[in-house]
Amino acid sequence: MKSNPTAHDVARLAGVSQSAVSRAFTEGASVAPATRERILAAARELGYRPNAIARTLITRRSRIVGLVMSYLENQFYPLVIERLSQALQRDGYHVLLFISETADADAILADILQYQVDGIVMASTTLSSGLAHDCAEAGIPVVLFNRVAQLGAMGRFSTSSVTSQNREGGRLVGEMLVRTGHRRIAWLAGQENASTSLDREAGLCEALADAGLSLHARGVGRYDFNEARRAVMELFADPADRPDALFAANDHMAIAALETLRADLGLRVPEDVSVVGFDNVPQAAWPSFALTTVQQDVDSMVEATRNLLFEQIEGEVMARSETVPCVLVERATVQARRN
Amino acid sequence: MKSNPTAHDVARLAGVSQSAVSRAFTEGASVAPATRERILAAARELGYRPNAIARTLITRRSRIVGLVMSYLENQFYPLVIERLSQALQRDGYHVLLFISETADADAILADILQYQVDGIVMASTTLSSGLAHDCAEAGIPVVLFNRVAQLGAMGRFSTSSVTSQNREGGRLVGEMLVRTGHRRIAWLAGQENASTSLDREAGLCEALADAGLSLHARGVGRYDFNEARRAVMELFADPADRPDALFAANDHMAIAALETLRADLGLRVPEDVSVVGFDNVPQAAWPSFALTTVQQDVDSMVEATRNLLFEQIEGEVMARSETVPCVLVERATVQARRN
DNA sequence: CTGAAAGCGCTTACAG
DNA sequence: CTGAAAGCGCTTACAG
Repeated sequence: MKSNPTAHDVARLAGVSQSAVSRAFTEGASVAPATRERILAAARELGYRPNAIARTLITRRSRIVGLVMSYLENQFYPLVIERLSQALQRDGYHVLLFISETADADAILADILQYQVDGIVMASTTLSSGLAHDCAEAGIPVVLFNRVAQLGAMGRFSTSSVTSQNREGGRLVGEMLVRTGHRRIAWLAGQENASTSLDREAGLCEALADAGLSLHARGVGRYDFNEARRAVMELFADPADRPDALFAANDHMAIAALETLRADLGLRVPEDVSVVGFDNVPQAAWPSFALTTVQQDVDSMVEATRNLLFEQIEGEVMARSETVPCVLVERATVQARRN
Repeated sequence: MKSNPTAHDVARLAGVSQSAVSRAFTEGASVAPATRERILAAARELGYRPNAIARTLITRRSRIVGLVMSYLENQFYPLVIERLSQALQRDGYHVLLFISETADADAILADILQYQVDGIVMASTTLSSGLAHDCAEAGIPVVLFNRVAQLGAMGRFSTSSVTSQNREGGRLVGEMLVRTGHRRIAWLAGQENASTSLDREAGLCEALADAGLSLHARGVGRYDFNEARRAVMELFADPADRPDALFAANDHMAIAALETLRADLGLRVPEDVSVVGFDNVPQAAWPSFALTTVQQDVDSMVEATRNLLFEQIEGEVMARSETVPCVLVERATVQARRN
């Protein structure tokens, strides 16, 4: 295990100063083309690669972004990891990943901070106001992905966020369900305090109110597959008072609902009940599900995240929230009812 | 954006030297308890956190592990990310993530190397022998996850790996299929050069040979959902010569097969054809699929990876390959045939 | 265009 | 137990 060659080794071999070596590897630094060639050749010979850690120490730019996630079972998040990581790689950035199952996102973040990350993306977790304060103090941009800052006591340290237009998405579904003659519409919530769930529900309820309707029933699945199945069993327990449509706060739960409706309750979708989800994960398109859903535009969300991050890393711009439109994708789980 | 407090700031406030501050934050360093208390208090007051980058420079231990993946659509990989990342976090390590869609894993790895990672895990990608050489030279342990080193020209730089007992897994399926009376067994391969696909196929063929049988047909799905669907269409194109069982190299393709068989070919599973997968991803258990499959024990694989990594980081131990047993999980996609 | 020097924020022998 | 000093591998003014 011999240690890596350093800029000094290269300098010696190329017959230049160590500073010259550094310049040869720095975009736009002033080096004579011939010198640079000689240095690069020497570097190649020794297998030299600049030490990014040493560079970070002095430039105070690690080109690392911390990504905090809590669970990957919902296929939407692997997609986010994939796209975000690729987008960042294109800019020469890298993703330091943190999985926080429990609520100790704070301990984990304290950890991240030690690594001098240039920014933090929080998906499927929220930042405590204490840490939000620390990040703001330290000038580390934070963007909340698919969730919105909770304004707590320390609400003034506002954090950037990117979300879909969840309320509009919920409204779209509500309007479509009303238009197709549904009258007993049930809502399957995610986490009770998640902005995504809250906003989608608000949109749905608005659309219902416009039609003089209100929620027929309401269950809570906490964005969990098994919780969702349990909630659906309850929602459909009374055969005399069944919903004619179920709108789930995400596809993951909508699929759980589909499975439960068919396998456990012996109901047909869409003949007996219509089902709608949110996200448009890859499985929603599988023939077994053919789920009608609202598409979250991952690419646009990732792009917005990248931009928000970089504009804050580069400048001193304030936190800002961005919102991405979403569209209804109609497949086969909704059927018009005649009343 | 004021910059973070340093050990010097803390030292000044606590009235000690900067070295003392460093010791207060170093496990087992010799500091008087009272001094340490005073320092910790000062640090808390200033919001000081040791700079992990500076520490890395001097200790030559980044506590960062590079994880290289190529695509996350197959649910098996998000599971791996989640478990591996959690296991490493428990040891105070962090995961730097790299998504390499194309074959330019080399460029990406060169990138990782700059970050002075303490080790590298390669999943769903293989390491070129050139880079394997570099890593060995630099003393950076590499472990291949779910794939095995290709012995090329530079084969002497062997790389550690952890895999399931793929051949045995394939054999298990072959024996079960034979035992249940199947005679026209088709194989749906993954990537043609992937050790997982090759080994599982070899195991299957062994079991068939033992029964005096051989493969009835063979398709290639390249571990891709749509490729798999296409391959299944071909495999079942001739109604007069249909396989009575299909074994896919992973669940992702087995599910694709299920969808195609039912939705496009109007066949019933298991009545018309039996289907078996490999991995036991969460979806395999969903009622719509109830897929019979071979379970890869992710937790044991992750544990083995962690151990292999650490024994190499700590000592000078040689590369080693570890193999994890797998078991057949029988669900509802296989039906006995009477001939 | 190039080199000598200072310094990024730490850890770690070395004395005391 | 504690401090002064050297040094990890770089970048970046500053002179020339």
